[in-house]
Amino acid sequence: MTGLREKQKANRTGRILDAASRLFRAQGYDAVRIEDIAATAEVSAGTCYNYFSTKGDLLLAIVSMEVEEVVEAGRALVTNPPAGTGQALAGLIRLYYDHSLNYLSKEMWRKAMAFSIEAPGTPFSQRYTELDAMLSAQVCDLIAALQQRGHARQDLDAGVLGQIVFNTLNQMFIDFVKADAMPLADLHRTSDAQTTSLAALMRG
Amino acid sequence: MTGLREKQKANRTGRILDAASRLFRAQGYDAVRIEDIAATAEVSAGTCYNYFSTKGDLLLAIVSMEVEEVVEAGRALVTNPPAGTGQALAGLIRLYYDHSLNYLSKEMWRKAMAFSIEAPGTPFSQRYTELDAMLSAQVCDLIAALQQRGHARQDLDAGVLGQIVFNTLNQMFIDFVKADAMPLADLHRTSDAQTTSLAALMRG
DNA sequence: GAAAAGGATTGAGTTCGTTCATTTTTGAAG
DNA sequence: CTTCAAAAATGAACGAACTCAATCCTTTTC
Repeated sequence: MTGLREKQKANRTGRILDAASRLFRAQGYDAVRIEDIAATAEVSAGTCYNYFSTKGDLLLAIVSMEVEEVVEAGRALVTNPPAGTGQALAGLIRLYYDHSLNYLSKEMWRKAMAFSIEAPGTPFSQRYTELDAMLSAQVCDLIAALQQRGHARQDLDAGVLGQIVFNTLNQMFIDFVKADAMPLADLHRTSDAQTTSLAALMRG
Repeated sequence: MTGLREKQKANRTGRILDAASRLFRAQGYDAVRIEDIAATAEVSAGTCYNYFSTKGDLLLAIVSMEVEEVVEAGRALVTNPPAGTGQALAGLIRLYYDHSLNYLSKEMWRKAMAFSIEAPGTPFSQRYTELDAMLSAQVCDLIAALQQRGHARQDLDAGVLGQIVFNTLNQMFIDFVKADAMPLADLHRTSDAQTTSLAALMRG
């Protein structure tokens, strides 16, 4: 019977994630010390490092959970896309963007993206990169679906196009989180402009 | 007569930049302490903070100088582009990529990009963002030049297309510096594939 | 059930980026 | 030349992320 240790481990992981998530949101990533997280989770600082390799990786674990939700939500939209190239793409992108600030602040996004570039080898950095690839693949799938329905040129490579669209929306999102004062509406506006251009290109 | 103070300031700035640049390259960003830089530059640690707001900003100052060179080199190519859409674009991109590892290690690029996302408000972070915009504008200019020469469809918006191309090459560069083992040749290969696709799209 | 073995927790200690009160240097005024 | 004000340099002190040797719990073995 090897259950107690496992259960405690899962329980502690959950408590640490929960504590960090709430504290980061409430006080900001930089303002929160590992000791604060440890105290809230009722463990010691050292224990946090048994579960997460660095403070940044702990943040990426939280962000990854959020991105997982977005991937899940996107699946539905891709399997049953609204008609029209512009509509469909804009809808998927809006889904991504609108989820982004539900549980995470701009500061958290900045730190998370920064950390995933700076330390690409940590466990949750790799996970985050994977999830990004899934989002990119999702855009590709949507474009392929649009092609099948005759809403987009058939002769274009959906894989290449999808990556292009994803890169663009990703870069706009980076610009968005870099500008603390920029409201979500502005992101929508610039995104819609680019999306309609791309959609026009895709229709040929 | 207010010359000595200015001269010493410029001299110190140069010594700090030079020391940091050499040490970062030789030992890696993380391995170098501010005190090491200060000692090499023959100033105190505190003085480094009179000239650069943080260690990361000091790195971005160095990286920015490198990017400035690339912008300069790109100007020549854009004003006199080689014939053919694919050739021209590929040439400019190759110029960017090949300069990248001359004076900077992958680790330095990772840290620099991470810092510019994480702390977008510091002086050299803003400078770096500006320079990125210049590179993006350069790609736009090249595309516009190609359109004028009849090598690209006239009905496409060069500004939008340029940003798309820049986002794509930028993202590929991020993937490149994130993978320490990836050789420059691989970056060229993936880049060429995407570029030819995009060039085909641009020709219509 | 006792006890040995292995794993996990702990918190004091180390390191390094950053700050700031103090001291030193520079430029201008008398 | 002396004095004064302002600017810059200094390095000791601080704070927080991270490490690690010692300790404490589980699990397994007999």
